[in-house]
Amino acid sequence: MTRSRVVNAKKAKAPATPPAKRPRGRPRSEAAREAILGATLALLRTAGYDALTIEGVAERAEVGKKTIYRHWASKEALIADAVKQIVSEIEIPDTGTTKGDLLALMRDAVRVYRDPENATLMPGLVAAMARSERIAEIVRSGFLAERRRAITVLLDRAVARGDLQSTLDRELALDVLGGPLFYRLLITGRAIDDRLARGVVDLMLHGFAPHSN
Amino acid sequence: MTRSRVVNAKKAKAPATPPAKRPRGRPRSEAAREAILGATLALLRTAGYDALTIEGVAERAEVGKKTIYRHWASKEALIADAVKQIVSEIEIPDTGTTKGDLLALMRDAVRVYRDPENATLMPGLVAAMARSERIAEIVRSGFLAERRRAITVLLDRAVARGDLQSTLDRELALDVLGGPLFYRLLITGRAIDDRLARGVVDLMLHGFAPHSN
Amino acid sequence: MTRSRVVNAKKAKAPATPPAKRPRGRPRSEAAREAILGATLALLRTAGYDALTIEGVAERAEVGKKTIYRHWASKEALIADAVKQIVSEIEIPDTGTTKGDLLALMRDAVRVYRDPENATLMPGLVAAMARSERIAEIVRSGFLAERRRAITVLLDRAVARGDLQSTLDRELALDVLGGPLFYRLLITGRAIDDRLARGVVDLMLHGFAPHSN
Amino acid sequence: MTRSRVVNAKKAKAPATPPAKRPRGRPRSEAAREAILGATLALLRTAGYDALTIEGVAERAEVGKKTIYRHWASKEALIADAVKQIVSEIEIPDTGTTKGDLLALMRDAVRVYRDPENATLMPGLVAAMARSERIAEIVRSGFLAERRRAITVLLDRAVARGDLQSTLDRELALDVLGGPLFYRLLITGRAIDDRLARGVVDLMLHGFAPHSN
DNA sequence: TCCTAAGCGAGACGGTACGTCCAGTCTTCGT
DNA sequence: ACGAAGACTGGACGTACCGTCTCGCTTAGGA
Repeated sequence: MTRSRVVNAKKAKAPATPPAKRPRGRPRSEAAREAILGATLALLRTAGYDALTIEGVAERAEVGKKTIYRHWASKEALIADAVKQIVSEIEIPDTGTTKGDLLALMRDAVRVYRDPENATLMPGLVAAMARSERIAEIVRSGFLAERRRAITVLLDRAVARGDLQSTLDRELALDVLGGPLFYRLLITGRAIDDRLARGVVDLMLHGFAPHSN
Repeated sequence: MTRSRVVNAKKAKAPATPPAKRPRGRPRSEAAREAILGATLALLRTAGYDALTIEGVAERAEVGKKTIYRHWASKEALIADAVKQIVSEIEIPDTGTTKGDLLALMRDAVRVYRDPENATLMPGLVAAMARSERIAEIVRSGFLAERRRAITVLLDRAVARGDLQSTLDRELALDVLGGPLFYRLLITGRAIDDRLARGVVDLMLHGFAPHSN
Repeated sequence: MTRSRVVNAKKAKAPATPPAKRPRGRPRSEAAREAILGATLALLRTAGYDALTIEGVAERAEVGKKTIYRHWASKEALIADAVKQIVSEIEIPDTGTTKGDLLALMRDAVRVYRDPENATLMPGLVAAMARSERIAEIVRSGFLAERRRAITVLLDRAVARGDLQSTLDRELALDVLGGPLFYRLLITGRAIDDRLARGVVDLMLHGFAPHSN
Repeated sequence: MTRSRVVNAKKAKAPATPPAKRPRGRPRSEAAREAILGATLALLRTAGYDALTIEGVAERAEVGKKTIYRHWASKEALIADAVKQIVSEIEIPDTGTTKGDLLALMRDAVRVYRDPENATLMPGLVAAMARSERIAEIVRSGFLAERRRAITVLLDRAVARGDLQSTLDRELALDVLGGPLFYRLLITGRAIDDRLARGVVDLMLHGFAPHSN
């Protein structure tokens, strides 16, 4: 089954040091970095974007403010980086049919954005995007790029199968698959559910079906 | 031609309480109220949501801070009220054809959200929605309700004409018409143009065409 | 026995201007005036000079702020007027001996400034004098002038009796009788008691005794 | 000649706590402290007590308001500390005669309190004392304690010489030397001059002369 | 008897300062 | 040679009063 997993963006970076190794004279920079990102995410989720203060992060992470600013240039950069931590790594579905593939993809997205934890995070994230092109770019390349890539593969496959028009406007297709979901999430506040997933997929298949019907 | 007009939301001030409602003391200044709302909007448009400070509003409106807090309980409430001032009143297009009607509607929306003045305002507004359910509600009932109404009329007309399915999911149709536009505006940052309008309308007409086509 | 009494300074309200001075409109309310003065004194005594706000007076007196400013030009003027209300009217003692007279006078003063009610009032009053020459003048002519007069009479009598030098520096004698008391009250904070009264009187009698003693 | 000098009250910073008292983090800036005290004194002298605002001090000292509140708990505490800066360090006169000594001391006091700069400061200071026991205490221990010490020495010397009674009430003597001066400064507003100094000293010498005259 | 001017309680007005909170920077000490 | 702790400047926050300005309502004298 198709799965998006919330993964820790931590790179392999040091799987070592389980056997009681006290870093006497050496910095524990990576530990601080992770504590800060963790505290940032935790506060974003519990208190919301507005209540997120650098001082709060520093206190929760048991870290000096300067250490935060040593790693990130601004509050925005920190948030941007923290958000990267919850990138959805999208597995490209392969169910054998175009409809099955698209439905799997949409259902996965529905699942992600229904998760209360992400639902709490998203509005703040959008606020951050609204005020920082930098964060916007990070979200786009982090949150969305994977999804774009997956959709593109699916669309190519669908066109190859003759299920969709060869002249398909990829950009529009992306917006139609993603737009309604975010529209509900951010603007209308209506339910994000399976009915939405099915509706969008059906619309795609019918609306972008090859002309020579 | 279809037009959205910025209208003043000032209303008849509640005719609902006839029984003896005379507050004592000097009445609140409508002039101050308007100056504050005007300053708020001006600053929202020029400087953005983050740069909007109560002190800035007070200075620009030549008003004491206390007066602002006397009229509105919070910054959010002020912004919410200011936003009410720029409700779009949507005229329902009637071109004779379903495609013409939908295209007129979408093109109007494209025009509105391409307007640099609104483009500057919108991200801040979304940020405000993200952090205040109150503002979100106002935006939904103000900005969007008119649009919903217009779309509903058009869809009914299209179904009556036999251009769309009678079983059409209205909610989905609304999201498909609006979602891609906001998705580009808030998330992907891609161009909002006539191509988008045409693409969405064509998709609707093909994808929601009656089954026995 | 010698007595200082707190008297109401209310006077006959100037019968001096009979020639055609009748202001039009509603006359100013004497009740309001008295309520304001009463509230002012009460607040001065309980809360102190700093906690005395015009708004507080208005609330306590159940009066509009404008009414206060209609009667007095400033906060200082109000306080000045309120202070007039508690003028000490000093009775000149006549015990038959200079020592008895001076002692009676000093003991009366000691009694007055030990009274907790006056003790609460005085520091604020001094604060008011410190910042308003107007109030200072009122205090001087109200609180102190009576006392000066009494002392002058006693000194004259003492000189006539031959108990004090005929070349006595009256001004200095006044300061010596009053200074130590206020010095303790305002600066050193030490006890104002009978020992002080006796000490000062003895000092006077010995220090200002006729030279050919 | 006897001199009072304005000295910096900076002290050895409490040698009383030897057991390991090193606070973590950046230590408080002595430069900021001094800038704040300097600005406070300057404003006290030029603008007066009432015109002294924390914001004004912060601006003049080029310091954040928070820094002021970090160093002093209140406006009063700040003023109290600022006043300490102009402590008069009294040199004990030694002219060879009791009269010469006392006269030197009184003339020094007269000189200090005639100085227009101090005269401007004093009323505000008294106002501050009136409203804050804390300030009162600081003034007593700063402004006055030195003076008390000097007077005590002089009185002891005078008693030893047989110029004053051995049973002299020291407390009363202190009040008689200081009271008239402050009485004029704060209450009667009369001139503080050499005549006052001479009068008080003569009174002391005669009034407190040994009994067996 | 009505008219009209001024005073009344109430409270909003433009301002100034308050004392607090964070942002982002800088400084010290301990490990 | 870091890193925690925390002080630094700066600026907005929301509150308290200042002295002024309406409101709708007395309260009186003069028309």
